[in-house]
Amino acid sequence: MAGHGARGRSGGRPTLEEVAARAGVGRGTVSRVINGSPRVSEATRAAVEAAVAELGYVPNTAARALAANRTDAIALVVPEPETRFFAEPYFSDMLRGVGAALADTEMQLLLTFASSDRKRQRLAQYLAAHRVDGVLLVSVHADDPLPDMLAQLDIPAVISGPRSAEETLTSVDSDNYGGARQAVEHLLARGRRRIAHITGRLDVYGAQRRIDGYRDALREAGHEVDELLVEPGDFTEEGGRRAMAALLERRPDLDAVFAASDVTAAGARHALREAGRRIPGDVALVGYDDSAIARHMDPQLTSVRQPIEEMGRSMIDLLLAEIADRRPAVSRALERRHVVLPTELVERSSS
Amino acid sequence: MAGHGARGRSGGRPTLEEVAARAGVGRGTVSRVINGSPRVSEATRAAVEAAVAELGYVPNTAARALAANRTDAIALVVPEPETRFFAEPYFSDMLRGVGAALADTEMQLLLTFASSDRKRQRLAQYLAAHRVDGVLLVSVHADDPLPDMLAQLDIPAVISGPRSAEETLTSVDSDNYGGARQAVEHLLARGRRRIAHITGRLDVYGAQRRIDGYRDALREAGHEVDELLVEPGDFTEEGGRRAMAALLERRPDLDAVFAASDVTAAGARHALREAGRRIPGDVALVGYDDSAIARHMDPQLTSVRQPIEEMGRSMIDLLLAEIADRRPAVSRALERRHVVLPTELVERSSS
DNA sequence: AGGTACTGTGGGAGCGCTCCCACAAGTGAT
DNA sequence: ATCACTTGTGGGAGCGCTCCCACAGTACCT
Repeated sequence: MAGHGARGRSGGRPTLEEVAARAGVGRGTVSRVINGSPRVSEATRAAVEAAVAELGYVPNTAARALAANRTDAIALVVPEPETRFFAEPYFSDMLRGVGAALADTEMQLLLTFASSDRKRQRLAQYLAAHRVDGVLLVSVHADDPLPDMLAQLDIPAVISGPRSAEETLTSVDSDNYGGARQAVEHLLARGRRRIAHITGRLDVYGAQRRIDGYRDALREAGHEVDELLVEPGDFTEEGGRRAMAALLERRPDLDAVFAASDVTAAGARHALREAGRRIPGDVALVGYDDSAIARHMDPQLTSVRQPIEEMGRSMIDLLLAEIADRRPAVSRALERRHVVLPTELVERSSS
Repeated sequence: MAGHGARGRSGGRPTLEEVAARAGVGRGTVSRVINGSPRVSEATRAAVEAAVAELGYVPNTAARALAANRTDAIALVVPEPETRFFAEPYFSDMLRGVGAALADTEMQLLLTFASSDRKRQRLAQYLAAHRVDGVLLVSVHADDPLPDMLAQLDIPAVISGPRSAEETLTSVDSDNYGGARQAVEHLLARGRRRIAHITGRLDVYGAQRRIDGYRDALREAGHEVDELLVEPGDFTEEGGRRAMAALLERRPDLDAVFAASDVTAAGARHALREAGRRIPGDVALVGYDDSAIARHMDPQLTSVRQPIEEMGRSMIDLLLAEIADRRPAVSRALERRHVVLPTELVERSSS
């Protein structure tokens, strides 16, 4: 019956105004204290902080967002189907790094998938509505319009894998080229000579860089690159299986495989088993990502570790910096940054 | 030098007011159209919609949140360390279901970890700030204060695994009891008699229900329950390994193991291997979750499938319903709902 | 005719904050 | 004493929306 009055008059959460009254100061001063402005005397600050504590005041985010035109939220945009997002540990690790870096901040993380067209549509709306202060783009394909859209809307963004060598967005990446070289050099050092490569999706720049690393490592060791030993995959298990089967058909005498991802390697392993090849006896296998799969595989998989968690952290750092020092677009192009983090080969029993 | 005027005067995004002017109607009418109110004539609606399209109008979320006191966002709260969140496919699947259900909505998803005390603190702030309209709680332990906090703040919430049989929050769960029974009955049907159980964390209600199912299945089949065959685990691989070692020590003659999770089963597998037991020859193994691990294990793991994705969907449905029909707290206790979804045994070669 | 009800509409008030101008008070140079 | 800053502070205006009251118009009773 009661029915409670209209829109939570008093009795609801305390407002800035109430804190101000309690502390015996003006609204502006409380706002300054809340936002850590230096232009407040010690005594006043203490008084306000006491009032805040007593009242259990928490600023209203919506009001702040409206008045200040910022949201204190960033979005992690994944242009892949959710399925892949979770299937590949890459994303989880990334998310972990992002989460860790964000924990020191007031920023909230929005997780957004842009897989279907409808979702993309809605994403565009969110971005247009400036519902977030910045965007983290993960695993974007070369032809994706998303980055340009962000640029147009003038929303700070950081991309995890640059789309090309001329990436215009701030980017963070691991050393795909170097990682691939490490893998191939390792196989060469183990005495393997006919080393195949199952690539990642060819429209992913990182996959291209891994191919480059693979080729250069072979060449610099004085070997010719046999293009029949290179088979395109797509980072999936099924793709790895298919590619491996194709390779075995073409080059039955191959003695090693460098797969562009652990998941791909898992697929390759199946195909190798079916073909009766032993690992690493007949064929050595090296993956990429050093994910949980690598440790669970039988035999355990040698793999190239990317510091993905660190990449997540880096992305946040860069994004927050971009958000912090928004300035005329003109001068910004000059300070684009591209961070590349080193990889590491984790040797296990598959090679 | 330009400097652009003050706070994005005009030239920025169009506002409600501008749409109204363009359509030749009042602000209220535009608002009604935007929010799908039925009290608008067809002609007016069309005019407004045209204006919206022409101007590319997108409502300002912050303003709406401030005025209407809602956020159109919900939080998925995970009181586990991020590590576990990603290690266990349970969460990924859940998140997928949640994402899918949310895709039909205007709601945004916030992913929040409440692992450390500091994060909990911040989470409490968010909730207090009513930054979300509702909360999804995943895998909460029996003694967690979070649910009560939510109740106190009067924030709609749905919990994934009820904390006890008397759960007060709306909950969604899979049939842990039934799933465990399926597993044990399957092992019995396969002729196994000394069936061990590695439990989950004992402070998780679902783990208790699985133990109940295990016991009842044995009893109803006319077997006594040998408590030495029950060893507590904690859903982790390491826990599974330890538990398995303990079981082998106590009951070297056991011929089957029902593990409370696939990850646990993976640990058990290692311990069994080390002890020289063959799977399923010497010991049959059944897991729980039917995660990717189950398919990748060698031998492939028989496992109880929970419709986790569906659970995610259900949670969203229930939560949205709760958010939609907010009403005096008194009358609400009566309509709490507890959804339980069926499990399914997926037979593979480990049993 | 006058009442009563409903439909569609305009626009004031107000959500809780930030921004910024105004101004008091203090400090030092002239 | 005057001017010119600097420092700390109060409070008006306004962010873009929703809510709701007021009211014109129409329809259907008495």
